[in-house]
Amino acid sequence: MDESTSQNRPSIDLSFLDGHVEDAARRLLGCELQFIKGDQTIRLKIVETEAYHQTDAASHSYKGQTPRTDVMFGPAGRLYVYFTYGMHYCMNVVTGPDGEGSAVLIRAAEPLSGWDALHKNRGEHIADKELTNGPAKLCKALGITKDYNGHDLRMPPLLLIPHEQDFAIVQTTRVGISQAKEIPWRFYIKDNQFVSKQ
DNA sequence: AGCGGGATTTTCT
DNA sequence: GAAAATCCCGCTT
Repeated sequence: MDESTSQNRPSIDLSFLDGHVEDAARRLLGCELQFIKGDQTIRLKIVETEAYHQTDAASHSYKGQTPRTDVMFGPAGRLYVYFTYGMHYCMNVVTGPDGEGSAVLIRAAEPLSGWDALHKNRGEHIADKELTNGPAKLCKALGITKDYNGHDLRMPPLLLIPHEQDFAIVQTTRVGISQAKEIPWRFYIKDNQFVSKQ
């Protein structure tokens, strides 16, 4: 069977997510998120990530598998969406082998197309640089809610496209946590204007 | 530019 | 009952 005719199975290779979560967090930088919304496609470049693992006290998966963290323990390449602070959604890419509780929080992205839809979801008065420079801002801009928890990122309407990396990466500590503050599992593209906190 | 507080609900102790 | 992988507004330098 020729590869060009095998259209009934996913064509995106996300096997780079199968290894350690720290590695996956690095390699997700520069990758593209595509959200196909009707006639308009939102395209974003991932510029800031954070790794979370079941051996890490800051991770939702640290206390074991629960209804909330179920997706984190599943196969890599799915979306883990959680609700926090009574009003915000945040999105993660699940990593590692099936059975391991690990995921990468997408903290910020750079819009490439679909500015109209992003402004409509976030508010017309929001400056371009503020549209997607934070995990909850990003979800609101895309319209991601709990409904997308468990979504396979190789399938429409939300796709994760691997990409070459031609930039410098900064590694530092994570934002907004009270446990395991010293673990340097936050990564971002150096000098990128859409990173939430330099 | 930087700080402090409030919003608001899920999840676990 | 408290904390939470956050954001926004208003106030002070």
